Amino acid sequence: MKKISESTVRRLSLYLLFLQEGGDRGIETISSDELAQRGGTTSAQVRKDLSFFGSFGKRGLGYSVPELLRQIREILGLSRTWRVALVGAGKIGSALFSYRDFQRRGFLIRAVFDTDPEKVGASWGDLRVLPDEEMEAALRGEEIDIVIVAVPAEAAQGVVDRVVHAGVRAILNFAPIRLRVPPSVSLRNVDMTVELEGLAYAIHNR
Amino acid sequence: MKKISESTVRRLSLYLLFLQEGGDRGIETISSDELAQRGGTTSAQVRKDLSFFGSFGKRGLGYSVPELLRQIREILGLSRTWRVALVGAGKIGSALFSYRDFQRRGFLIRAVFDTDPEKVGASWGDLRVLPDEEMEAALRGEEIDIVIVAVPAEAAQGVVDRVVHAGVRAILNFAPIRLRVPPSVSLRNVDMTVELEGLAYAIHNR
DNA sequence: CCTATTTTGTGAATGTTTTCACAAGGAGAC
DNA sequence: GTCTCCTTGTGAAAACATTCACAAAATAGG
Repeated sequence: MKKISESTVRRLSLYLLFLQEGGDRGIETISSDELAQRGGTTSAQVRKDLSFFGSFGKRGLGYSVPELLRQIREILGLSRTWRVALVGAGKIGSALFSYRDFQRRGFLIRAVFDTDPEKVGASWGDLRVLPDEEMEAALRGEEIDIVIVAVPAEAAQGVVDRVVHAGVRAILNFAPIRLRVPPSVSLRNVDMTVELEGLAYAIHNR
Repeated sequence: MKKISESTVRRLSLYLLFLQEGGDRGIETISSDELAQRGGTTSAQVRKDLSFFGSFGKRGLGYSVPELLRQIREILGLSRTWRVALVGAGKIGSALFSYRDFQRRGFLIRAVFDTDPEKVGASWGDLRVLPDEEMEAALRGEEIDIVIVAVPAEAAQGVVDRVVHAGVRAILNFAPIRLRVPPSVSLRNVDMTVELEGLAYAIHNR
């Protein structure tokens, strides 16, 4: 399969969002132009993005909402559920845990870890916060696909090394640090400080 | 001034992170290559990024850490502090409020708003959660530069319209929705679902 | 002072992503 | 069936971003 750019994948996620919304409101059909307007891009971009994976539209009509929903879900790998573990039961971890949209999209948090004895053992939903030492065993036992790292920056690389060693291939990192992972592991960073600084730059240079 | 790409600005933020770390450890000088390795990029990229703003290095030697720190802070507009307001006092809002790195980088949260009567009036640090209705007045009164939106998706566009109308020029959005803002307003999105879906795509297509 | 070594700054080359523009497919009216 | 609208799918062009490659500057060691 051809190499698909990260921007294209991001936009597919966005299209999915609008399609779901539209589907809920019973809209049957949508044009590349409508999708584009909602996503702040152009109709040509939408069509090009989709064209990497096939031709899902009907000329003169647009795209069938349920059909395109199904196709994009399939492309992104969302027709199955994904088993997620959360490392770090602090404020951010807790906010992520109760973030309903994860579940709605098929990302199920199956394990939570922390080092703090105060937190270990606490009930989170139908889970209990597990101690750090049980991480490797639980990652394998629960067949975790994706790990979310929500620990302080100093601890993040250590956690990631262990997680990678335990066979996990995808990591979402919230710690403000650039992690090293082998090329076989996918890593995404959510760095709120970088975003704020981008805004500061934008205001400052005007 | 020439148009600088978003990726360049993001990388500057990253360089800043490493420089701060290096500065704390008393390192005096750093080469583009060292900076590149830590940031997962190339030395040419580092030099090109910096060259948009001036020439800060010494040939044969590299960059002075304190000097480059000062320069990048100046470029990004971080030599002043920024006044931030938080709309939405839920789980995410609360996690962001206690996120120490914001303050450390000069982003000071000066106001928090919510619609929920249970939350309004609560003490958050040295602030009180203000009711929604006081938002416009407080944004102006506190001279807020940047607003962080941490409300449910359905409420986000309404909040943003009011915030923009009150004169705020920069918004960081955590709601999983694409907001419409006039071109004079800078908007960044942090969408955790998009990141997770990107990871799902990566695992799925391997 | 001269040579060897290091590392910057930057045009030019290459690679990637977005936009353009239009032929071709499909639906509906009559 | 033919004509008129629409809107897709896609090569080609344009815009944008990264990498290459090397002259120029600075230092260190004799």
